Amino acid sequence: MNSSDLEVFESILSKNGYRITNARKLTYRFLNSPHPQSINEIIKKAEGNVDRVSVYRCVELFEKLGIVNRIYIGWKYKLELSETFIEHHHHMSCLDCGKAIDIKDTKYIDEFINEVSKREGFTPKRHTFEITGYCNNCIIE
Amino acid sequence: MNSSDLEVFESILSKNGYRITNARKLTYRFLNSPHPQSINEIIKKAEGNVDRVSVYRCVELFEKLGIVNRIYIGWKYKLELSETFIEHHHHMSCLDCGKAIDIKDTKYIDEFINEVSKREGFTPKRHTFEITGYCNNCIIE
DNA sequence: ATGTTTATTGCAATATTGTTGCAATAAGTG
DNA sequence: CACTTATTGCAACAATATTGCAATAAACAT
Repeated sequence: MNSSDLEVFESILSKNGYRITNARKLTYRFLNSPHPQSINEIIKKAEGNVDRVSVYRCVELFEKLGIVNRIYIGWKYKLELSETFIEHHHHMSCLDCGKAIDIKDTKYIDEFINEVSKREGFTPKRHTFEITGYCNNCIIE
Repeated sequence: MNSSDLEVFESILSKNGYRITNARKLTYRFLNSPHPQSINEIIKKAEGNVDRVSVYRCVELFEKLGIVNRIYIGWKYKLELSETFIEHHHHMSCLDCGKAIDIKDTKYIDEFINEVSKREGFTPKRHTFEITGYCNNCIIE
């Protein structure tokens, strides 16, 4: 019997000594989307149920616990559940329509990170890799 | 006879129909550093000579013209002159001391971008690739 | 050099985004 | 069920970014 993602989420909180609260459960739920979410999208969904400040605090905690990743698309960051919940991947984002195409083939990137880190005695923790440009619908020949 | 970087900078402005102004020249000068600069570092250097708002407007224009790139280190962005002025590279940034190690070997990344873009019919314009972690001085065994 | 045109600047005001302190509340524990 | 204390929501604040507009100065023609 597989434990659901929600159970995994709650167990991460518990194991680290944090309480399972309504604000945290809702913030997790609003983050749980096929597309990366901006903090304001989360705040909007939370309106009336979770305060702005609490959303910020939840997201901060989730980052610390490795539950969400911050990804930069263009100028702004968006939030996405981490590899614990969804397959590790990157994005190609269209500067025109905003569509984000997932890049699931991350082998090369991961190998390159290991190689270059070893060379410099660096211990990698996180990485960002985002391509921006134009998707096949939006490109002007 | 090689034209200097400043001349290249000014010709980019001219060619695109923008005027060569004091605010733009100074903002360019303050950006011209071996390390990525935060917008507030630029604004601080500009104090008394270029208004905050103008710095924002110059940076916005420079991004549009491909003169500067925005790179994300941890949570905040910094600004760095583009490949037109300095060699294309990426960074490994230490989460503890903030040191940024340049990654000049970008062949793999560039090839990967071309390959995956072709596969999806995507036309890449920009990309970000940043590793964060701990440098050899700051890592705790 | 000088005048003309109009992009650009600086200022003030405003909007957006993120943070802090603290009393009230509710999650976890026995 | 009661106790302890992490967590929340509110209000205030701080930091970051944007807009409108009159004053200024860059580019161009004369």
